[in-house]
Amino acid sequence: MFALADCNNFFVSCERVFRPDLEGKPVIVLSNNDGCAVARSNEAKALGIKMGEPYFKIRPIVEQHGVKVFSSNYALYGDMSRRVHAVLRDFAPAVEQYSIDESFLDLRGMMIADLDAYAKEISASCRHLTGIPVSVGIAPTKTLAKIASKLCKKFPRLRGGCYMHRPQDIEKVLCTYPVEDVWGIGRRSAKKLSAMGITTAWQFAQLKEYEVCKSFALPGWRTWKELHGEPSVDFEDQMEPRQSLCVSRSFAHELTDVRDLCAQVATFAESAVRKLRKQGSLVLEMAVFAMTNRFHENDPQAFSSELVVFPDGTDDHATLVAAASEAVRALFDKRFSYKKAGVIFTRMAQRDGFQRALFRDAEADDRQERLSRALDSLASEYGPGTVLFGVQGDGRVWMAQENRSPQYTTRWSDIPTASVK
DNA sequence: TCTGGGGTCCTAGGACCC
DNA sequence: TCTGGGGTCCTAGGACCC
Repeated sequence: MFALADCNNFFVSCERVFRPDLEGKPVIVLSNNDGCAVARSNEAKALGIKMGEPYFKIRPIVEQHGVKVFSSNYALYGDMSRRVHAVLRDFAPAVEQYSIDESFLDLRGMMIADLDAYAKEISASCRHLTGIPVSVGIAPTKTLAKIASKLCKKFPRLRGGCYMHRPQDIEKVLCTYPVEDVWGIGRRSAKKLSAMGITTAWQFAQLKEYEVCKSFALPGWRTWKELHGEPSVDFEDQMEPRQSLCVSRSFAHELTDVRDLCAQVATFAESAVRKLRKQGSLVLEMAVFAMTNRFHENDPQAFSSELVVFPDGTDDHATLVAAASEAVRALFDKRFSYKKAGVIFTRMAQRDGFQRALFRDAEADDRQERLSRALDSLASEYGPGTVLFGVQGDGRVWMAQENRSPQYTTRWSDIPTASVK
């Protein structure tokens, strides 16, 4: 059996832990730059606010019903996520953190007499120890566990825990479960299925195995088997190092000065290097991109990018910050106004065991490494942006964040921001 | 010009996830 | 006026190898 623990309306719940007065009231959390709604309390959902809806479109509802609005506070959400995960680790020998608000628990080999009670106990512990409400579904496969956890949200009398295993129960649930809500069935497949007259998970499960293979290939076949109770998605409890890494942001205002764009992108690169070094990797290839505002259809549009290669690999702050700002100078075109930019490390390798060039200047490398280590420790001790490269300007990223809550549980966030109205 | 039977690696694009 | 920011896996086709 597998369990899925899913935090309810996670970002909203994080805000409510420190604002208990907002319990029972409509609350939403916005994406970066206060762009669109990415988390909604049940009360906000009931008002018809949709996931991903732009803020300016829902503003009338917000004002009419006094919806409490928060800018996103990822430092807070990341920290609360760690706390929930720490609680979950006490309930199973192996836990896979699947996303910021979801974890799978591997219950195979555990002797638990009453799994339904166990699910409810996990949920109650998370609530008690972190303040976050969590829905826990237990089922024979990960895909079914996700469905079971959804039932907890729909039926409060389940008290946050649901064990779904008897075939007749699974059939009953799948018969009313929309196929597009099944984990692994995305928009495209749902559309294809709908054209075939298939709208429920149960109808999908009734397809012939060869038909599923033919029309939906390997991923579809796995989902089909999972719905039949046959585990087909691996349990991945040990974190592999990332294969790619991206730091990008939209800006509060469009940028037209190359120095401004350089400063922002240099700060993205600096943040990316800290992430890279934390996982012990080197970059072999970096893409730097900048783009115009795609919603301003009448303005001239551009998506420019520059690829920089490091055949010998690097994890050096100065090298990458300099390369990123040079790339910006190369791609910048004064005819355009840039709304969004970022750096992507598109090829990476583990530092340990990486074969470096034979004739490199080892002494210079060593000096650079000591500088990078000093920058790492300054950032972790005093916060990112304490010490900057000149090209970074004041080291702040220009974002609109009118309603960010305090950093209740951490000292700082990953990228310092300059709030712009 | 035609001719066999294997392989690997890389890339772009699609589909999916949160 | 105002529209987020990350990731992974799979597949097909091309280029190349013997």
